[in-house]
Amino acid sequence: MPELPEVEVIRRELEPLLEAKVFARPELYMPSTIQYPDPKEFVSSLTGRTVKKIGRRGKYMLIYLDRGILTVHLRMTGNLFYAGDGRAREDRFLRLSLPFTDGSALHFSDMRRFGRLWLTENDFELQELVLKRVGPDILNDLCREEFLELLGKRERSRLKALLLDQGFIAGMGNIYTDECLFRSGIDPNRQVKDLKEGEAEKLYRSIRAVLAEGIEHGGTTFRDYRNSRGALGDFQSRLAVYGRKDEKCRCGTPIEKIRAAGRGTYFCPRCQK
DNA sequence: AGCACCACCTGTGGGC
DNA sequence: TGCCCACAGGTGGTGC
Repeated sequence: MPELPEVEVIRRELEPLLEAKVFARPELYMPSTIQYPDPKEFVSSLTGRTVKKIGRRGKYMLIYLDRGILTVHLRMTGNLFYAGDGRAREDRFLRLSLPFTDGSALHFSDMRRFGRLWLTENDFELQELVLKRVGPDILNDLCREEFLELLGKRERSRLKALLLDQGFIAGMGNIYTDECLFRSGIDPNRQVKDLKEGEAEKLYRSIRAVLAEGIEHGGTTFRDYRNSRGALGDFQSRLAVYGRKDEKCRCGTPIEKIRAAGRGTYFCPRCQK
């Protein structure tokens, strides 16, 4: 479900709300949501720790504590809800509750049960157990030159697959990748080695622009995404190609849907070559 | 290297 | 109306 903009929207909402709060004892309704350590240790270790700040790497939300880091990945349908009064709304998909000592709480809901949390003790553990195969965050950790240099190492990759590869750059998902390739005028199945003069730069600018706009508009709610207050995103109304099969592109050509990199892929065959 | 396919889950929408 | 199948903002593993 959520890609970089949706995670960033939630991060921005939660940071001021959670700063300096102290975790009380977590409630695990579905213990397998905890990827590391084992659920029992997760509960005892998190209890009593204080939130310092909230970071993000790609789609991973990193809640830095006075000791260690609590990581959350929402995968397809995960949602984080903040409740000032601590009470979770009626929700059959509630997987865990993280109450704070002041009576407020953070709740994790996830229909498809793919979402995961980790509690690591330091930056080394975080890197080894969570972020080992995650590349640089495309918004915060990568300038144009670095992006072009990384591209040069992946000459034979097709653009759609490469942008979705979190080990290459972290944060792009299926919706924003299609939007970004449309803005760049690049066919999703083109290979890096066939990019023409200026296209790589255009791609970088498009990535930055589409992610920034996604954040500005509160993320994209195509189906399940909600922010930490339960509200919908707004960017879906501005999507140029994603989800618009057979609708007319602004050039008048019907948008096509194909399968690329194993994912439903929308593009304009006239604007994207 | 890079890619296609499957698995993990539950729900929804389209075709018949 | 109801059944069945394909598909869904992600990722990790396998095998070619």
